Amino acid sequence: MSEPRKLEVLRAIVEDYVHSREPVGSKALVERHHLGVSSATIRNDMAALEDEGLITAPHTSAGRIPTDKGYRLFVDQISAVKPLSQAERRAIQTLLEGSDDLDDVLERTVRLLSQLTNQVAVVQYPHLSRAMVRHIEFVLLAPRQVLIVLIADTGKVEQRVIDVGQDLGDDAIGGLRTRFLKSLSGTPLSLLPQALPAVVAACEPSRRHAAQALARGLDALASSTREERMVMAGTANLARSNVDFPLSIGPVLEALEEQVVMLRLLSEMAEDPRGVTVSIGRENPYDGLTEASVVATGYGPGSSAKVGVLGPTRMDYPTTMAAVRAVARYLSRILGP
Amino acid sequence: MSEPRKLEVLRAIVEDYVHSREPVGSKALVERHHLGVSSATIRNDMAALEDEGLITAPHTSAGRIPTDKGYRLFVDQISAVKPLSQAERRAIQTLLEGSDDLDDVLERTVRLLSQLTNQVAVVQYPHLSRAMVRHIEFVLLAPRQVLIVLIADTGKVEQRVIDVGQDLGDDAIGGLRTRFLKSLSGTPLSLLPQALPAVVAACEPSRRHAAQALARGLDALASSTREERMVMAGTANLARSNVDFPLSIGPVLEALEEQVVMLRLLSEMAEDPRGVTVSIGRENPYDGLTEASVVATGYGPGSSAKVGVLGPTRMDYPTTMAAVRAVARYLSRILGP
DNA sequence: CGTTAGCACTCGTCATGTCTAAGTGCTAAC
DNA sequence: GTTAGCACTTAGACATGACGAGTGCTAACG
Repeated sequence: MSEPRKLEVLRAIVEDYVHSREPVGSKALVERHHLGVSSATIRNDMAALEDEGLITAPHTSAGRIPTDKGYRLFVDQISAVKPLSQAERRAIQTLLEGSDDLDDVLERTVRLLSQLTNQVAVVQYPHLSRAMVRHIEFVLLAPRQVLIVLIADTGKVEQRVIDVGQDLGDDAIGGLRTRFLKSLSGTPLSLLPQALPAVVAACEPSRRHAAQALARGLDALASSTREERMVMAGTANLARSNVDFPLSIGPVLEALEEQVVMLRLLSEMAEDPRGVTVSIGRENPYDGLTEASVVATGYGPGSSAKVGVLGPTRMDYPTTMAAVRAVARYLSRILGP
Repeated sequence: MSEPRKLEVLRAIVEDYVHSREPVGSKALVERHHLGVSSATIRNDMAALEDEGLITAPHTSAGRIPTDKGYRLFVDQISAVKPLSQAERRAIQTLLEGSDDLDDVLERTVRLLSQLTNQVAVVQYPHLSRAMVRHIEFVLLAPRQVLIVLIADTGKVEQRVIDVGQDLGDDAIGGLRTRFLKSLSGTPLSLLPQALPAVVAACEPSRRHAAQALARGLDALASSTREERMVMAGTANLARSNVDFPLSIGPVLEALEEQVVMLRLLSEMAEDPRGVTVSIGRENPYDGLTEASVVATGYGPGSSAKVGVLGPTRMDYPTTMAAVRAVARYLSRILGP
């Protein structure tokens, strides 16, 4: 019994099953793939694969389907990343060019990726850790209420309303604004927590309290951008692959709606040297996603932000991986160095 | 055959069917509701209701279920708006208080409403037509690229990056900013288009071109907030009521993802004097929603923005209507006068 | 020793048939 | 206008059996 052939059999099973959605038997295998042996031999191989936990039979006399572990082996060792078709490459290029607003780019990206893969696409907003303070604005909404706007040089804007705890006039808020802006302009967001106390200390004592509140607000803003947000598209594709989620797509939708879950999932996915990381079925930490797989990769500076696709474990991994990788590359290019 | 009793029968059918998901027959009706007549009489009434197109039988010997028209009559004439339970009122109050950031409020609102009704909740961002310019900021990202930030007094912030077509320095952009701000601060967003040309005209000729571009950008920002956006929650509830969408929830998810569709739908729903508008099944203009109903109402100043719930036609209208109405009221109160 | 052919055995699926409960529509009587 | 009674329709549940796909095992083969 040869090892290489066993792997070949596994590959064939995964491919056929992904294609047909039906358990695949030994006879069908030898017909569709020209392995030079008989079905009986394949049966022996399959029995071995089953012993190793790579495939399983839904019931006594049905074909075999891959287990999570089988998919894992397939992804890690067997599959070759498919190159995208020319049409797909062009689609990516045309769709993502001609727009420089970050929101807009990400929006288009998810739509494109979900169409390309026929699955749910997710894009995490880029980390701002490398971003720097471009501008800070304080706007008085009421005597004690201030709207803080933090603008990063990446074009990202965050705002929040806070209560400063003491009445302020336009002059006071203007003074504070100038002071904060002078000291912090150009500061990397990641260094904001260290830089803020000095600014507060330099303020006139009478405004110290407000300054403190503003500093807290800015800190929260900077870190809230670290908490990250995401955009999503293609949830309707879940419904079509209804069959693929034996239980129901409910839990999956819940996970997607609980953005926190998805964000944690994405950031926990370690970077793979081959460029695309895959998390399969029960490998997912979240209970609702035990029948789902996530294919993701980093993009942009430092590849810190993630872009990915979520679908049923029974998914066309090579194609999906290719699409994700390609989209991430274009995205990185567009978002600049 | 008495008219009032016929209506009573329709009411009973709707209520039972909503409750049980099963076609309801004449015998079950007389048992569960104490109409003082026999099942044979009810049968006559039901035949009449069927002739009028208010109910229908899925097959020869099954009970009846309401048609869209039947639900319509039920909603319009029969149902009484249920008061919310004390617990629900408290939930609304506690959940929506203690937050003044618009995004945050709306986010909480949809979650609450989706939990309250066990369906998909949708909230449209308030129109800014009545909002005024609180602040304008221009930030130079590159010599020709400017980030425009428009802050309204409602706390809403919109931003966009534009190309000004000529190189500008920090001084120039600062001067422009001051000029725009001076002239436009306090201007209602709706009047922005009229106010902008004057500002541009007042600029030094050398910066006229950039000013033009900035004005266009501001105009676009103000109107892009008019185009509206929406927040949504509870899509997972669709999966649970899977049974209620015979076809699939796919088209529904698509409609929800195509926010344009939902926004048009919401804004087309005329204001109902009773405070809540309902659009039932095939009444919906969008093909994917022929098996869905939308319950919506306006909120905020002028009741121009909409908040609503989407679910299967077979829905508990009285309760849903009550929840939507209550949430809209609290929302209006929180967002101020 | 790996490969193969053959065969008994296991199950899921499908078609078929039967039975039952639910429910209707109609008619005749009240 | 209401009711009782009855014949009729039908979906759904259940049992039955034939069929086919597929396996595992054993014995033979190179």
